[in-house]
Amino acid sequence: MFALVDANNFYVSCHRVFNPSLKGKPVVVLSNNDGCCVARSNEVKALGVKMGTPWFQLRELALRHGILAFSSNYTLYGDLSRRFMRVLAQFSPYQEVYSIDECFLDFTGFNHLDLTDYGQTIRQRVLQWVGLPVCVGIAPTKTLAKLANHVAKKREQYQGVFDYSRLSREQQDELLASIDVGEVWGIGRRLSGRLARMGIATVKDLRDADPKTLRRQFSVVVERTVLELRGISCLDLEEVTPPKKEIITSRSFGKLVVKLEDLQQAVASYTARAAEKLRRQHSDTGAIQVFLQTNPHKTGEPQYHPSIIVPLVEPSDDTGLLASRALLGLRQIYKPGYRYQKAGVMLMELSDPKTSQPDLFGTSPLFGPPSFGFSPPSVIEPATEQSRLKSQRLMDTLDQINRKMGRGTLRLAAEGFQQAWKVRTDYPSPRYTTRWEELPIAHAK
DNA sequence: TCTGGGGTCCTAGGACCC
DNA sequence: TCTGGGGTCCTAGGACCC
Repeated sequence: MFALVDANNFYVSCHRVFNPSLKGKPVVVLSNNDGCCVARSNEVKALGVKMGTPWFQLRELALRHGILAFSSNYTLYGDLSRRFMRVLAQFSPYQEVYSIDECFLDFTGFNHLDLTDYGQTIRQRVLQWVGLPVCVGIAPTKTLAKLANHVAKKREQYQGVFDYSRLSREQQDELLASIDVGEVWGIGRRLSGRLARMGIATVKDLRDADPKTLRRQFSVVVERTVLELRGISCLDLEEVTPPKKEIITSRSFGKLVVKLEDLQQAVASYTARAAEKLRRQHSDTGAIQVFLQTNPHKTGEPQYHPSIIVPLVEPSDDTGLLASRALLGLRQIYKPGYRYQKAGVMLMELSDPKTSQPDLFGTSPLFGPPSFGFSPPSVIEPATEQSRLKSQRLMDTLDQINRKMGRGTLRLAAEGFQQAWKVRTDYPSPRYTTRWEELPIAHAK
């Protein structure tokens, strides 16, 4: 038996925790550069605003209905998510943190409990201890638990907790026949369209379809989904998150960028961030991909979205080395005359340094030292045991300082100082829980 | 003026191996 | 006249998730 606990309008709710005056008001949270709506309060959903709507298209509606907007505050969401997950951990020995605002719990062997009551206890505890409203879906498979959560959210009569396993066969049929097949976990826009054309429109239709036929027509994923809907569990709880196989850091610029120097700063800076994530999961990378993009919405402008993969002679996690490789790649794909909207780096071929293979030839003849006045020692020297240790100590120190003093305290000079390309945020909010200067202040009357 | 940022899995087809 | 059988690895593209 599984439970899926999911926070309601998570990002919006995070703002409401420390700003209760937002309760009952229409609130949106915007993506980077205040581009799109990535979270909407119920009041905003009721106005018909779709997920991902560009903010500038909403200006008028926002004025008319007093919609309040916030730039995204990932520090806040990340911290509240950790607290949320820690509270949930008390309710089952087995927990899978599925996303920033969702968590599966294993309820197997909880037969002695009334699971609906137990779900209500979870809701109240999370609300009281963290301040977040959540809903709980309970069912014998993960796919059904997701669906049960959807029901708990949409149908008020269940007060935020829905246990699918309590339904009789007839009640199950009735419920599943009333839900669109596109609501099922793993059935996206494309698949729902194709399924609908085959006469499979509701969840019940899908549950009752032939799994083998669907496997042939689509894939094993769809077959598994059908089995899961029938109550046959195919997806296990994944308690330990496996290390990432690739790490991407990419961002749109605060304004369109033309000059190579600005792109260099951005790429150096994204690489440093990616390397930080890499070291955090104790991996090395074997190759870096660098990519650029012009603004696809400006159809009148010339478009260019190049990318290049720069292999490393041997896997590394050294910010300086990685940045030098990334900049090497950037200079190969950069073309003047375009207005760039976005750049990114992707670390691929990630490996565990404990089992990695050093370069057979010591230092590689393929890549000489970089020639842009930025030469980390590990590039120009052969990668000796000594230089590897030195790099490791340097990176450890860098990470420690930045963890303690805040991200970006210590950084590459190549990241620049003006950073004209930096993201714009017009509606910032305090990092209430992670910065002394930004702690909320309670006033006594 | 203005449009996010991450990730994963599966399949088919081609190249190559013995 | 006539040309096997079994397998792996890689990549691109498509689909999905939050």
